[in-house]
This record gives sequence, structure tokens and C-alpha cells, in this order.
Amino acid sequence: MKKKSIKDIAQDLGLSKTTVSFVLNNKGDEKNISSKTQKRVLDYIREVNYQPNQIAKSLKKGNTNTIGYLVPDISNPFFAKIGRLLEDHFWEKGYHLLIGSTDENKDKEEQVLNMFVNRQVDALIVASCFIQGDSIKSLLAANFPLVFFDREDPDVEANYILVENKISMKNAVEKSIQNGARKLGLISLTPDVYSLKNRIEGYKMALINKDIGFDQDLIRIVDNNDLKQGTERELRKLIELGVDTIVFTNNQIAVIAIWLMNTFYKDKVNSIKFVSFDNVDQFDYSLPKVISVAQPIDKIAKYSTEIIEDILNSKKSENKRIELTPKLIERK
Amino acid sequence: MKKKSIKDIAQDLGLSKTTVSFVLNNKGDEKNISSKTQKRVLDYIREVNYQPNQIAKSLKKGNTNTIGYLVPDISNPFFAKIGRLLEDHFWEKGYHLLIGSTDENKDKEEQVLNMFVNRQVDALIVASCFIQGDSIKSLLAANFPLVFFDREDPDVEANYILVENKISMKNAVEKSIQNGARKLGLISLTPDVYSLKNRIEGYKMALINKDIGFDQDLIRIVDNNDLKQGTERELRKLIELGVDTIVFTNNQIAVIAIWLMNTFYKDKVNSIKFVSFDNVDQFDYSLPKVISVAQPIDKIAKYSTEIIEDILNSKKSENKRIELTPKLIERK
DNA sequence: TAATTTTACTAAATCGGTTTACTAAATCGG
DNA sequence: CCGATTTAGTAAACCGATTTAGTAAAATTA
Repeated sequence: MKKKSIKDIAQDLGLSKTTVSFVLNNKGDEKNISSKTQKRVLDYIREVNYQPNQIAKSLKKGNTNTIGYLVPDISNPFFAKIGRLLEDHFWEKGYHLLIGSTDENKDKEEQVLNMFVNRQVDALIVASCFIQGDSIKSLLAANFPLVFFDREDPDVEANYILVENKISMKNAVEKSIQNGARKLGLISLTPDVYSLKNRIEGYKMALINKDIGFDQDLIRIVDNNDLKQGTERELRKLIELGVDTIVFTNNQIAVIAIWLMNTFYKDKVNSIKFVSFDNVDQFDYSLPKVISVAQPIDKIAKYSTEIIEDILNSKKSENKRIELTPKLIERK
Repeated sequence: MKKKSIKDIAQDLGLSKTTVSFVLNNKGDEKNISSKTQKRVLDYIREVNYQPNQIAKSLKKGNTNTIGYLVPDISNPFFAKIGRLLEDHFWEKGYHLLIGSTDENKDKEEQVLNMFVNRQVDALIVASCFIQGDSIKSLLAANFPLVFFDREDPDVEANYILVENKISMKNAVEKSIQNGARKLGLISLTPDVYSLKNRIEGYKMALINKDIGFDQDLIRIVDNNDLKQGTERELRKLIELGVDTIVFTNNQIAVIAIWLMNTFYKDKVNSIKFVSFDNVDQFDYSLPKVISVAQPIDKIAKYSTEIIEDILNSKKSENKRIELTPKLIERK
């Protein structure tokens, strides 16, 4: 038995599509459809388990009840968890998540954004690697509902949900210095995006502030395309240089480094300390000990949802820039 | 400037929609559109950056180039990683992923499936908590392209990508007995699905096989809705009962248990050993030591993709049941 | 009772594409 | 040079919903 369309329903009941559509959309009373007819329709659609074709609906209405979620890597726990929270929030409002990972690749990002737009997503939640890209520019120009999180480009006016990158990193690093750190190296992904730049800034500020002074040679950059090998190389370098503490600007590299330490530098897992932006569960019980800056994942998701909903309900407001305060987690 | 439709393009160029559509779909030659006209169209769409409306396309063609990915929790690394691999595989073929998490809840699963179907996803990849649900039944009856993974219901004929649950668990447990385990407890989610049942079976087989015999009291079940507290309670119980090894039927509970051990039973992290189905990175360096059964995530994704693609290209084949061999990972 | 309003419902346009069935003009074969 | 074929294109139907603009009959009002 093929799926019934509104036309079939109408035919079966000897009514017009219009009438059926009105009833289905709860406009029966408003449109003066007799309650007898309404009941007839409702009973019948229940009987045949009528399911409206959302595609047709979307075409006519111009909206799809879909939100595009664009991140560097959906399997990164940070993005996965936010994704899950977004899914839950939006589920209640009848919106669903279409996902796309970019691997920090600008071209891929362009393509995914284009795909999202062609599929008429109603809004976008984006941790972009290149906020000045063409697609993003034209979306912003067109006032498309769009929220950036995690990454910022101060030259671009938009909705941002961020955390206090600089000050939090500064606090974390200062804490580790209070705990005895004296020679602190840093490993970061290429700081294409301001968030990472600011985290590195925070690291520098802490060192200067605490009269340690910073050494450019202790700041090591790992290319996105060469994560594992790059991290291994830079970690080795820093260990050779005799650091007692290593600072990471995001969870991804920190997790790899923990694995490397436990695999190749087992003798040093107690002497070397880590500081990391982002928090992952395993920091709680892994070595080296990690001081981490935990981003308020639930708030990030909550505010993203709220801003998007406000826009969609066309309480069209000014661009918002929300800066959340992360939690400093020190272990033992 | 509003987005141009095919109608606009046609009007601007003094052509018919048909002609433009033919050119856009590379049917220019086949449909005898002169190369001059073809060039004119192609140049113009480039100039105005024409983007086809995928919704309209979908409505007419009856397919959306979307795959529904339904799992208990997209933020579980196991499902997140498979999701990522699927995303990559399908990206190349022009398909995209719509996601839905069920939290092992049958009603939610029904609803998400309905949503997927109404949105006309072209196929589904599902780790279902209830393979006998109404939606699934009608999808199967309608021969909808559908692959189950991770979970099985032997009463339901369908495509399955599974791993050898029983034998792998048996091997893992036997290995731990060889290493000295004598009193082995087990903690599992409610074994609603056969995969979990089989893993528990494997555990029992190993015990019997190695002449330890199993004690029903050492098999502890945690409710899905009460994961953290439940695991804490059952872990405490097993420790009180004096087990030297705890077996987990999936990563979720194992990870929680590691945290609990490091937080509340620090003195026992070396004396108690873990065995876990599923592998997560942190097992490599966390305590208690874990013998884990690593599911071949890449193969799961690869075969799912292949089966779906075969069906979509209507090399409509018989239902397949693929059982993959996991890798036993023993540490130190 | 005639004019007006309300009730109950429908025909047709629309969203933006694809596809079928057609036509007029140009070219070809004999 | 005439009929057949090819070339180059178009009009209109269609996918499945929503929505606008309407109509005929019944009820109300003056």
C-alpha cells in the first residue's frame, strides 16, 4: 500500500485538498470547516496513518525545520557533546540537526556551507575555521540566522558564543606556576582563529606576569593535517628542551600528548604537568596531571539555541556577543 | 538581491526552464541543446552563482540525498566516530547525515524514525534499541534501505553489521583468567538487545570453560536511565563481594567505572582488573588496567556505506548479515 | 422579502525544480 | 525537390503540500 498524500485523502473522503489541509493544520475552526467534517478527516488520517511529506511542506513554506551544525570534527567530544545538547534542545521545538565536519579545511567548509544553504537549513551553528570565507560573508550579508561558537574573528560582526579565552588561560597557567612550574612550553594547533591566538596570549601574559618571561622557542605549532606526528615531534622537542609543564590550547592535542607520554615517556608522567584548554573526562584520572579550563558546554548549547530561536521567531535582535566564563579545574 | 531560480535564469536568457534544466543536469548534448546555448547558460549561472534548490529537486525526484543516522547517543565516542566515518564516506557520494539520539528509549526511537521518514531520508543506519518497533517493522516491510549495526534481533530479517559478540567476550574473559583472575563480576546495561545478551553469554561461557563457574549474583544490571548512580551502586556491590576483575559489556559503563575507581577506590585501581567490550583511547593509560574488545569501527562504517550504496544503486541484493571480528587488546 | 453576512467548502496558483510530449526549422537522402 | 530525420528548443504536467481568492447555500438583518 503506497503512502497516501493529501490528494488521496481528499479523494477518499470526497473533499478538496484545501479542506483536508486546513483541518490538518488546525485551521479547521478558523476556516469554518464543520466539526463533523473535521472529525471525519481526523479519524481517517489516523486510520490510514497519514504522514505529511515534509519536503513538499518545506518547498512551499520555505523552511525545513533543520539546523546545520558545522564543526571541525563531530567526533571530537567537545563538539559531539555540544551537538548532543543542541539536538535535545531543538528536538523539542521540532528542529533537527544536519551535521558537517570540516577538518579545519577552508574548502571543505565552503562546500558544506553551500550544501547546507542549498538544503535550506533554517539556521546554522558554526565553529568555523575561516570566518571570512565567501559563503559566510554572503550569509551574514543576507542576515541569515547564524551563530558562531568557539571561534571568533573580531573583524566580522556576527553572533558569537565564546569563552574568556585569554584570561582563563592566564589563570590556568598562573595556577600551574603557583604549583611550582618554572619552564612552561606550549603546543597549539595553527592559530588561524582568534580563540587560539587569545589562548596563546593568555599563556604569555601569565609568564610575563609571574616574571618568568616567555621564550618563543617553547611555543610549538602543530599543523591540522599532521596532528599525531606533529604533536609527537613537538612534544619530544619540548621534553628535550627540559620543560616541566606543557600547555595545550585545546583538548585534541592534549589527549594525544597524554597517550604519547604514557607510551613513550612513562618515566616522566609524574614530573611533567599539563595545562589544557577544554576538559575531557579522562583528565580526571590520567597522568600527567592536568589543570584544565572546562568550557561550559551546556551554556554554549543553551545560548546558541536561544539566539537561533529568537531569530527564527523573528524577535530579530542585534548581534550578540556572549562571553562565558569557563571553570578552572585543578586536580589534587 | 534575491536568490535566482531556474525560472529567473531562463527569463534572463530568453530561454525556457526546460532548456536551462537540461543544461544544468548535463543533459545538454543528449537533449540537443546547442553548445552555444549551453555555454551561455553555464556562463550565466556562474556569473550569478546560481544554487539549485535541493528541496524542490527532492520533491520531484523523491530522494533527498540524506541518510538518517540513529543511535542511542551521538556523543558516545563509539557512535560519534562511526558517524564521522559515515559522514566522510557519504560526503563523496553527495549524501549527508541527519542525526538522532534515542537514549535507548523506545518512544523516542519511534518518533525519530518517523521524523526521518517524513523527511524522506534515502536510507537509515541504525543502532536500534527496539528492532521490533512499529516504524521499523513497516520500514522493513516496505523494503526501505536500512542497515542495523551494533544491535541485533535474530527474529527480524534485515541487514546487520555486527561483531562476534559471544566469542570475543569469551576470549577476553578467558585471557583475563589466564592472567590470574579468579572472581569475575560483570556490569551491563539492561540486555534488551541481543548483542548485550551475547556478550553476557560469552562471559558465562568463559567462566564455565575455565572451571570457575558463574554466580548469578556477580552479574549486575544497570538501568539506562540511571547510568551513573546505577553503576556506582553495582560497582560498590561487586567490590564488597570481593571480585578481582570486573567485566563490562560496553564502553559507557566502563568509562564511568574507571572514574569511580579513581575517585572512590583509589587503593584498588591496581588490584582490580577490568575487561570491557568496546575500546576507548583512554583505556591505553588509565587504571584499572583494561583488557578490551575493540570493535572495528572503520569496517563497520565501510560496510554500512557499501550496503546502503548497493541498495540505492538498486543492485538490490539479499539481506546481509556481516559479522566482523573485533580485536582483543591486552595492556602490558 | 430583499440585502447582507456567515458558513462550509473549493478551484487554482504557488513553491522550484524535472520530465514528457510536442513543434518548428534545418539538414539529409534518394 | 520532396519526404524523412535531426536539431534545437518549448509548453505543460508533475511532485505534495499551502494559501489566496473565490462560490453557493444558509442564516441573519433591515
